This record gives sequence, C-alpha cells and structure tokens, in this order.
Amino acid sequence: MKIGERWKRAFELSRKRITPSRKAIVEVLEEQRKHLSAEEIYSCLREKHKKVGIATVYRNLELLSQMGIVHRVNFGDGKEHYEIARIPALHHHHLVCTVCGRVIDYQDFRKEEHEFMEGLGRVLETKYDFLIQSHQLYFYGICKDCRLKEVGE
Amino acid sequence: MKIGERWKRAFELSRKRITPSRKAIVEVLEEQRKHLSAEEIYSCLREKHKKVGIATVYRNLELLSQMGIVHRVNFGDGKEHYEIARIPALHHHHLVCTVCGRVIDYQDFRKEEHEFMEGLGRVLETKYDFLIQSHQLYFYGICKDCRLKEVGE
DNA sequence: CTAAATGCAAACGATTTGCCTTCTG
DNA sequence: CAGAAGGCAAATCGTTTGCATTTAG
Repeated sequence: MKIGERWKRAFELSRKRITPSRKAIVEVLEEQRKHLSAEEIYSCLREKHKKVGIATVYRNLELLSQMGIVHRVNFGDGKEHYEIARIPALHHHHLVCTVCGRVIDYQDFRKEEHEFMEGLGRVLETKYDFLIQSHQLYFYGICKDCRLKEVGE
Repeated sequence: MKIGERWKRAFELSRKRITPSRKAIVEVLEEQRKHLSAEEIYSCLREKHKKVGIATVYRNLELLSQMGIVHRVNFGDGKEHYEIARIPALHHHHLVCTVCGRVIDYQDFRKEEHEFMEGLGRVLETKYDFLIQSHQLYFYGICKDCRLKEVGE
C-alpha cells in the first residue's frame, strides 16, 4: 500500500478530519518527494489554485508530523523543512554543507546500515523506555564547491 | 588534551581573536556539558557577571559552530541548541519526544556503533566528494510519561 | 594603530495565536 | 448540528543586522 492510501486510514484512527487542505498538503509532498519549507508548500498550493492559508499549512504540518505522515527535518538554515515519510526501504538521510547550506540527500543505504539502525533503535527503546517512531541522521561538513573556493582565497 | 586548551589553538590557526566573550561562552558550555539555547547561555553569562550582549552570543555561537568547537543541535522546538564538541569517544546523540519535547542524551555508544558511523562517513565522503566534519543522529518517538498519559485519556 | 569584535536597538522572518466563519462527520 | 478546522491579521519570539564604539594583536 502506498503511503498515499495509508494516511487516510491514519486520520480515521486518530479521529482527525480529512479536509481539502490536508489532502492538498499531503499531495504536494507526495508529488515533490523532497524536503520543502512551509512557505514552499504554500507556494505549491497556490500554483495548484488550492486556497489554503499559511496558518493552516503550519497547523497541518505540525499535525502530520505528530502522526508520522511527514518528517520534519532541520538543516540549521532558520526554517523547518518537511518531507513525506517513506517506507523504511526508501528512508534517506542528509549531508549538510556548513558553508553554503547545500543539502545532499543520501538514499543508498546498504542492508547492513538499515539493520544497524533498527538494532540500535531497539536497544534504546528498551533502555530508555521510549517508543521510537523514526530517526534522522545528519552529516555535516564542507561540499566540494566550497572546498575549492576556500583554497582559492 | 582537553578541548578547553584545544580551542585556543584553533583560534590562533584561523586568525580569530581570543576575546573575553568567546572565552566566557566556551567556559559556560564546558561547565554545563549539555545542550543550551542561546538565551540560556546568555543567562549563564549574566549570572557569572560577564557582560556580553545577546548579539555577541549569537555571533560567536555561529563562529564556534563553524570552527567545530561547538555543535549546533535542533530538536524541533523552534530554537537552536549548542553543546561543546567532545572527543569522538564521548560523542552522543539524542532521543526526542515528539509529544512533550523532552530530550534524552544517549551516550553509551558501543564500539561497533562508533565504527559503523566512521565507515558510513567514509563512504559518503568518497561518493559525494564531501568533507565530513561531524554527524548527528536523532531518534524521534514518544517517551514513557507521554505514553502513559495517552492511554489515560 | 587597524581590522576585528562588541553592544545596543531596530529590523527581520518564521511560526503561532485569537477570533470569527466555515465545514466535516 | 456541534465541535473541529480554516482564514486572516496581529502578535510572538528567536535570530540577524546596522552602526558607532571598543579592543586584541
């Protein structure tokens, strides 16, 4: 089942209403398949002629995050970004350049890597009595372009 | 060599001045040994009767982050947090409760875990031509207290 | 001495909130 | 129909910036 069908189910279970705004926001995130800021999502909605206020966008992104339908990611650029939650096999992480802010998505997780995270998660769940729903891994450093520029100076 | 001595060296190398504000900020982060927001650091400084403007706190946290002396961490609560960088063996990660925002520091990395991150980092450096300086792992979920409350409702 | 760093207050920008209207279930 | 959700504009609050002044090297 693709996540697109899955989320309606989640709404029923948590007794939240399925409204046009919510549908539209999930739609945008599914189509774009990348991390977007609230403002970017808002722009996409306007382009599609869906009239949704920015406050509603924020309120629903908060809700969708709590429901685990979207993931909130932060690259230290002053705003939150949101991306649709994928099935574990498509889970990915980010490399953030601390100089220019560029973000590279890293998706080619090898099987061992995936198993490693699962295992670590289970250890933590037991040790801290904490129900883990997701995880995010960030690598910070300097991208190729910025390294070349630095040398040039 | 503890990081406390190490940072002065880093300042000389990057031709940055060692000022009272900078010393004081690093001092606070070393003493507290936990993640603090800019405002919290500012308060600590005032308690210690160090007169440093909030703008200077922000400017220096930015600088210290770029130098790798402090790590910027974000728990999705609307503000950045900062913690002193530790030696790799003391590196730690965070479990964030998506309901109440509580953050648990997880420090008991096993050796394999440490090696795994190193290995993964090297793979990414090669593949994306990206110089990795640090990484952060976040686990998101629901803490014990919040799970108990949810059931009660 | 001079460029770098600071302090202060004003500016900014992302996110939140209050309140009244609209709509889902 | 009742309570949940949305729209709009105002309010909030973490963070940044401009500029005159101080200071480290």
